[in-house]
Amino acid sequence: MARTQAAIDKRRLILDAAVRVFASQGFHTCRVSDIADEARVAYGLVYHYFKSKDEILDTLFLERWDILLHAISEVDVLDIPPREKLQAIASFIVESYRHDPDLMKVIIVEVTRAANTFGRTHLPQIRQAYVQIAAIVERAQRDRVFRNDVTPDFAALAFYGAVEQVLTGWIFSLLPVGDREYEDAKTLIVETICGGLERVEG
Amino acid sequence: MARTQAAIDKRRLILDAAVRVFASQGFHTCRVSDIADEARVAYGLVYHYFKSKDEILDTLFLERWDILLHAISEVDVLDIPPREKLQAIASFIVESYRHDPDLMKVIIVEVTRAANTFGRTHLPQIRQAYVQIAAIVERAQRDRVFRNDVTPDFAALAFYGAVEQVLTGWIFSLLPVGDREYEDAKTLIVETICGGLERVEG
DNA sequence: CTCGGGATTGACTGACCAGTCAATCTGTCC
DNA sequence: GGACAGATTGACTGGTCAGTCAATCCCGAG
Repeated sequence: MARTQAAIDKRRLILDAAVRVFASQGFHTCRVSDIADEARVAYGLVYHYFKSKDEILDTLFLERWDILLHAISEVDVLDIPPREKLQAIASFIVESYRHDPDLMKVIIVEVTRAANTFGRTHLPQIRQAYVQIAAIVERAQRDRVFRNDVTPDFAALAFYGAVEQVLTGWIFSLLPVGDREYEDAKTLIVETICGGLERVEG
Repeated sequence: MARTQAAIDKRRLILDAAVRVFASQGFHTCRVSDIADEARVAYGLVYHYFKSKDEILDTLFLERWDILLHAISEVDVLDIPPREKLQAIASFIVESYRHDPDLMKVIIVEVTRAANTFGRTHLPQIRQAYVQIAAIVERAQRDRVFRNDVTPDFAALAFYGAVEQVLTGWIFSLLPVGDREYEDAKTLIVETICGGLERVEG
């Protein structure tokens, strides 16, 4: 068991090193030897734990996306207003970024937004998130809390698109970063999408 | 002059072929010889007109993005309500996609959303679009038409993010495509961002 | 007609790097 | 203590392609 544990740790070591390398150099630009070096491990060991370079990124993405999908599911069954559900989802994603910006950068830049390469491979997983968000919107429409002239699919895309664009803004320094900004963002994203930018008279 | 004209045409021929190849295979996946074949031109001729493979994509992006920036500028000086300005911008982008989906796919997938590779190179250009949209929002806030608790930068990102996500939805068949859908999208994006998803009582 | 220069050709090269593999090490179990 | 299995090593290979270049073509000017 101690042996197996050591193996799991090495595997994790490589995954963590890969996150750092992918985040700083990009998946396509880096070499597998960069990952091995970063993990302080021999080149060949990477191939002992992973079938290919791709499999490393796949693993990182699937691990994390699974957690996201579970989080959305849990939010969905809570008995709170739809706006608060969306707020909880936005908060979860923002917290994920605060907790591990490199990992979120890799997932967004190399998978979610890389629709032509890894994004295509994982389209079903990514779509699943949209579907779950759309379900929340649909329920809100049935309960007459949300207007029903915007289709749920469309609303889900707009909501997720706004969240992802804000993270991208942080990742590439288009937007100021900091604890205050993270907290504000959680509210502002939902305010924008649910409440709208226009002032309401009265 | 006839000679020069022919050269311009060949250059255009190669650019157009590149759009088709990039759109169907992706920039990184395709070979320069694929572009030459698609253009029915010898391999070496591509390097007669372009310094590198990168320069082809750069040219395609800059050509088109320049048109977008000009379009936003023109909308900005019109004397119409802010919602209509945003609507005009959304319409312009949607029309660009309707007119040449392959080109817009390439620009979005390979540049705008490829923040780690070409997106980084063209960050200033991309940012310029956000800045111009943010200026529209800022003016709307000063005129007390938009609420002022959402920063203009943030609003611009959310708006652009929603538009881009919808295009991405079309590109990867996450959203139904068609003339009707394009027309609806122009309104719905703006409705969502300006009006908000929530029903307004009264 | 012929000469000059841009247009066009495609074979070739040099670099790069993912993935392989045979050798070596190390902890564990009997 | 020895022998087995998994862990670890890093040199090497095979394939891929971006970019080069010397040769050829062809048009227009004089």
